[in-house]
Amino acid sequence: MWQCQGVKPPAAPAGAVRQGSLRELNLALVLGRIADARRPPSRAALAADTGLTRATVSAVVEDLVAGRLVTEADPTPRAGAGRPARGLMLAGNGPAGLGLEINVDYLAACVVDLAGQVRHHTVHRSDLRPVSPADALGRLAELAARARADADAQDLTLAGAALGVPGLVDGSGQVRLAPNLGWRDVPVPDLLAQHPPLTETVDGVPPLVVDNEANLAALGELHAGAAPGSFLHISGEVGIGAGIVLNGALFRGTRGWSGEIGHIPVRPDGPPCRCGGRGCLELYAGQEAILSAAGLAGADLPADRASTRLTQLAAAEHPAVLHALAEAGTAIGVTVASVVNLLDLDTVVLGGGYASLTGWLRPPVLAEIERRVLTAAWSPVTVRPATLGATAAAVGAAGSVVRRIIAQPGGWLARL
Amino acid sequence: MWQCQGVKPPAAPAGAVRQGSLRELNLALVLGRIADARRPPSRAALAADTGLTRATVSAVVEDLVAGRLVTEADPTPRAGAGRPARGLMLAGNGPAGLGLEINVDYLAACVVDLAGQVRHHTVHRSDLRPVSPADALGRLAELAARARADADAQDLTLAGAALGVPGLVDGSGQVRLAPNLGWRDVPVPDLLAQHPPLTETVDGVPPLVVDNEANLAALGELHAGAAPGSFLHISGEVGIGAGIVLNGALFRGTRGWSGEIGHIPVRPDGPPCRCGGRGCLELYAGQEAILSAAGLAGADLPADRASTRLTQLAAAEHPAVLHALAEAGTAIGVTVASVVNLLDLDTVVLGGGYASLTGWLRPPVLAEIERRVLTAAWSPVTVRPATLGATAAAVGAAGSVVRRIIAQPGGWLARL
DNA sequence: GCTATTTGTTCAGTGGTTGAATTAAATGAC
DNA sequence: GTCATTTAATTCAACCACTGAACAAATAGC
Repeated sequence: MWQCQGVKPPAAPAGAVRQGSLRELNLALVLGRIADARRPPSRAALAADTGLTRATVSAVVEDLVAGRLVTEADPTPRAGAGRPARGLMLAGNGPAGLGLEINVDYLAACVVDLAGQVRHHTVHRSDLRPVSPADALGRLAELAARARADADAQDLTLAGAALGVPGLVDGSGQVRLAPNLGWRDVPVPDLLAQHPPLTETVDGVPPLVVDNEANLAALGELHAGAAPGSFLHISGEVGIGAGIVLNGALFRGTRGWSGEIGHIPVRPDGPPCRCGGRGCLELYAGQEAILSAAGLAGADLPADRASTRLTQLAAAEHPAVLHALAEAGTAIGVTVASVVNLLDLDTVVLGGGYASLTGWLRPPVLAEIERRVLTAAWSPVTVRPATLGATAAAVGAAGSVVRRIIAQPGGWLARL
Repeated sequence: MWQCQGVKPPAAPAGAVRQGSLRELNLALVLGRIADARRPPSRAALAADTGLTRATVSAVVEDLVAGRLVTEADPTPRAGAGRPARGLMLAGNGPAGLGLEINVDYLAACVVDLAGQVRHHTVHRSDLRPVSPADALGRLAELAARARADADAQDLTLAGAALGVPGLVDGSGQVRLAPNLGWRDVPVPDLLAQHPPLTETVDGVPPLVVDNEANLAALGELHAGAAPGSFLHISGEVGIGAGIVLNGALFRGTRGWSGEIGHIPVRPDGPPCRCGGRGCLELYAGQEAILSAAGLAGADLPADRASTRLTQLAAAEHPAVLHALAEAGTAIGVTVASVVNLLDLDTVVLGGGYASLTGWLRPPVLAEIERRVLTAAWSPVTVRPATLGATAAAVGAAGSVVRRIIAQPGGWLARL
């Protein structure tokens, strides 16, 4: 049976620091440096970088190599005198992560290895709104099985999986509300229980983690792009969600429901929203709102085609579309200004359907930021498109699995 | 010379984990448990709590006692069989923190000991707007000297100081902008350089840290009140600031300028604000705005008297005041709804001048939250007044010094 | 007074890091 | 071609801090 869990506890580093913890912490430290380095570092470089002794680094690396997390690069053609360094890099054939995504009109599965390479990627397009949750998850399990077979064929060991859904997920992996999918209180763990298990738990984390797709997309951007330690990632899908990355970690909020940016009030006295509020951002910059303002309301485009169509029309300078995007950008800008005033972030990433529209959305967003952010003069804010494609959540989900192994290699190594 | 620093680097735990780090981490772990415990725990209880061995706990506690951070409580009159436990508590005569505050119409200094007790507190009232920064800091230095003498007399060792100012502080301790004080680019470190030094650095942190008053007030609330790990603290002074505490730590933002909640747009098309934006929160819930709406605009009250007067009038059910507070509460509620949608916080603390007005502000704030927060149904938000008084920033500043020693006792112990 | 019970300390043992010495492997000068 | 130089990586005794178990201390109950 699959075991599931939505939000892993923050896991404060303040547990008991036992004797073995020392090695565990240094494993994580060295592995992290190897992962973040631009080119394969030598043991000596790692020692100088971390402050550890060369002897300790050697011992730690030996463990990592034995655990198939790190491999030595080819004999390096380095210049200068002295014994040539043997570069260390993340292993391409060790553990890998399985990323899954359910969205309004597609299912996706992908496999990402330790080095962050996407080794498998499948997208299955179909409108899932009329499909029951159980059937939808059944189809997803088929994609997962195919991905797993492909991973096995490539000598990869799946170490866990993460599933992104466009809605609110509680601590037990249950989907409390996914408005655009029409789901409410769907027990994803139970529904997946009948399908074969993915793998055993690693380091106490269950094999499948369910999370909000905006969170996972932000995580994907964190370690795919050259994103800094703190940024806001806005996913413009049918709804609008956001993932908040602070100091290199996703901030999930008290109950895991952070980032509901779509229902931040832009005009408190504006038209009513189905959420019960008034003048929410989604009413001005959601997909329906933009299509409607552009005069494309009845076109009945699939959700993922809508942004493509808008991009084409905007590139052709379609007046109504340009106007609609300017309006949407202004609304996004007002919201982003609030966020930047509150959190002092220096980077905003436009993802999902917004990514390809960045050229038209950025000017009004920046204009609102400059007008409304007190510190804008000293602290310029960068607005840029997401580097991952449409299925960023799936890639981010898979990445979150391998990222956890890199951050806590102890669990994976103990499994051997 | 005083050395200053505005924002301490996040200090990611991911440094080199050397051999001695182990002891350092366990010192912090044990000391933290002693600080958080309701009643003085025994060594055995600490061992059971932390997972360390009794032997290790004994050794760690020996270091802490030798460093005057912990003392043994009186022979405990405990019930039940067995050797009676010797309770451990934070030392009252060890290191202490000096907290300073400059605000629009007062200066404050206080001394807080390890246990969080306020051992000295002085407030000097006078309008500082017409006073030059150099003179203001000179007066503050006098207060600090008096506080220091009092600390010496009580056998306390000042281990550092923090200064709260109502404005933006950069990484070097310079005040970039304090609009309500009329300061701009004031080099606080240089201006204090002529005054005698406070004490030597502890653990690499300079003896004086300059920070935003809203940040320090939030920190004070964090370890004074029964506040949970994550909350938003709103300081209603002449301006409106906020401190954001996430998972038990203050979140400062990329450049240390988080929490500028006063200029979050409430009505994007509203009246112009002097910040350059339109419809900022301060225009609806700032002190001037409330007084003006209440018909008290010309009363020319000192800033700290204004909230007292408003509270009296509200208690007397003065119609215009009640209306003004309802309007302000609604504006605050709209803003808080944005914050909760974004960060999923479950607690909002009303501080500064808002604290005594909580009774009238809370209903409209809660109403807006319930209307506009998507997850409000499953995730109730608590709105409560701050427990610290008007000079919360000074107390919070002093508390931040001792709190750092508790979190990182290694530096203090190494100093001996 | 004796036993049960819980607290706190002592001490040999061990895991993991340290620092210096040693070996390994390549460059470059003569 | 040989050898000094240089940098990389390993080996090894020493050491630091935690572990686990045995032991001493202090009290309640019988």
